[in-house]
Amino acid sequence: MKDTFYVTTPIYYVNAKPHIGHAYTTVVADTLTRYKRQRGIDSFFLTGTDEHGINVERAAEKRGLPVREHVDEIVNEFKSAFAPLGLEYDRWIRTTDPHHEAAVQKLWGILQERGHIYKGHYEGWFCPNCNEFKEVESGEKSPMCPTHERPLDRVSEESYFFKLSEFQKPLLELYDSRPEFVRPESRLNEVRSFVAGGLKDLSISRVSVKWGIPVPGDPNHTIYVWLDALSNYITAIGWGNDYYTGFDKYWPALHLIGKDILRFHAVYWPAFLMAAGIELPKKLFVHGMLLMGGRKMSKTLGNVVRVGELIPRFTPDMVRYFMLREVVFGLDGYFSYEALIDRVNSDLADGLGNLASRTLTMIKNYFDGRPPRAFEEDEESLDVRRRIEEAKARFDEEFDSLNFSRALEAAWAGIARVDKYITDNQPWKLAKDAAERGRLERVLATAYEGLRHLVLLVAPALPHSTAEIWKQMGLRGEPLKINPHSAVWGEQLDAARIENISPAFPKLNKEKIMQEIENESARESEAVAGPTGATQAAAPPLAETITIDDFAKIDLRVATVLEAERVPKADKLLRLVIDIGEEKPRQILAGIAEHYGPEQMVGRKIIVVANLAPRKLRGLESNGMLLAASIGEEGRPVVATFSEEVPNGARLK
RNA sequence: CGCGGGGUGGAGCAGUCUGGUAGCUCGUUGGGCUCAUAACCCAAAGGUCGCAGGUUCAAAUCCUGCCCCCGCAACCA
Repeated sequence: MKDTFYVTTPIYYVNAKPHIGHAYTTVVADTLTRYKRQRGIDSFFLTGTDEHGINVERAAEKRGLPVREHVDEIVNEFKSAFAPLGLEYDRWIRTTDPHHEAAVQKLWGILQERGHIYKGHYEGWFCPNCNEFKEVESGEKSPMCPTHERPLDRVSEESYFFKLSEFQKPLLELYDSRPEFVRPESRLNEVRSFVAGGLKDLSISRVSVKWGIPVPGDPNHTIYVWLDALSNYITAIGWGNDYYTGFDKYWPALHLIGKDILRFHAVYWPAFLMAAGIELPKKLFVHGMLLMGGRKMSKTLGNVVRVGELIPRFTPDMVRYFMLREVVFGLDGYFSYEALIDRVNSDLADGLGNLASRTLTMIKNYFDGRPPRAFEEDEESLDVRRRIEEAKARFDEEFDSLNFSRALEAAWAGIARVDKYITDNQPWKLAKDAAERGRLERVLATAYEGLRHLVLLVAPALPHSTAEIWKQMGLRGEPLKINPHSAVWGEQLDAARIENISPAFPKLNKEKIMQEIENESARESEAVAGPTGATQAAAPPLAETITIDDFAKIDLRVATVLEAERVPKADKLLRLVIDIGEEKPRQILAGIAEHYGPEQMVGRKIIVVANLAPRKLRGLESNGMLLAASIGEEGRPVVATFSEEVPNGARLK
């Protein structure tokens, strides 16, 4: 067992702008690193950006910028978004870094030498618009691109493959022999059942992608982005290159990852490493997602919260504390401004901040700012001391298992104990009686000492404000450089006079802030919405030009809905029986059930593609297609109809 | 029977593996205190632990069946 510590965050894909989800993992990694360092453990904290791939190439093209310039810009955005949170990573790896690229090629060479790579053909459904292979249901005969709603092409492309199938057994053995490898346990089970279900060889090169690392000896191919990206964890500390250092010292790593990238890290990555004969990571810890308003943050939903929105209003430590305390690490967490403000006010302002404030004020007033140190313990002060020691022990225990919320709970139990001690002993009364001087000294010395130990304890989570409180306490040095467990209760201190006391955590005005946020978002949505108030969705690109003959092939008819009902076990499907001017009514299916109830459809005039080949859906036959507009990225349907009377069966042209 | 997560005082959650007086935070009510950032301390009210059976001396916890909610998948001719 090495006595060093190495933690990584995922490297962030430069196609998205940084939001608090990105910041979340990085805050956790940062806090962990500070915690380990405070306890004297040589630690390394890696984060960075994943910059290759077709999507990046295309985004740059769209902006009319050279790819290099485009990614440089976004990397800077990430860095400056993280900077205010005080995230002190040791290295920011970029997959476009030449040392990384060379090392990945070296890794490829090793895999090839050891016989884990072969050349074959990758067959798949390809969308020429996306310029991308799409995952398609196996039974599907003529699949459509979900984004472009156009037929996909069956394309076969030359590709290198990694013999992943050979690693099914070793991987299952890994999960069995090292159940700690993936945490929490539910994630391990997920991975295990995935692998047990069988592994296919993995295509690890593309010819259609230019922006990537060339395959050694075959520059038409570029290396699959995940092989490229995952390797960052070792190349960034000098594996396969002489530029960086630390591999021998720090590897293996603790990888912090989100549940969305579990498979890559728990299956592909260990398989690559085993194949190359490199030691496996120490552990993968899978955390949940930060949800906004109960939903995953996404641009389409407009519920993305960016770090930049938080920082002017909240201090970095407030945001850090919220992320660590409110979210049970490993489960999904909910972000809301209200919860953030409540947390900050009750725990930081009223809790830690107020304890510091009341203790220091009394020392300033009753002892001329010189913290009393000579005290004889009585039963009560001894109990305080014991509780603080208990809090310290529990804090470490929980922290080592990455239960940050529980660790902080333990520290806050210590704060509550000191608060109670102060109230019970009423030092403000003792101060009025000269005969009680000794007792007063003991009470404030105990409170001060408790505060000192607690500040040391929570410093990794609250690096800025604990340093501030430390200074106000008249103490020298930095709390992060002092191991809480080597701090001795009642030891000699070189403390200066307490002079300037100011709240480390100003209390937040909830009503005011909520109002401001509301105003801001109202202004924003006004800016987005057009003059009519309707959202101006960019119209999708026009389809290929066709001739009138092409159009004539499509037989559009007017029809009336006679019956309508939901299709069981299908969220979107409505079964309609329609009168299309034929002898017998016909049955069609329409994917509109999320927005139209059956009762809304009965009796309605609709337009139908009448000569479409019948198709079975969910066991029912559909003999035509209802026409509807498709609104927005979600494709919300609006059924087409007439405003004048039209007989059933009339043809549209 | 597609996969998974969940249903515990007003809100948010822990406890469920390893049965044994139902716990935490916030909120509410009453009281104390006035050193402190209208803060802190004490007390109280409030729960048939989704429903119904079963096992057991004993079930939030174990077993069986059912209901409801949330993701994902499927469904969009």
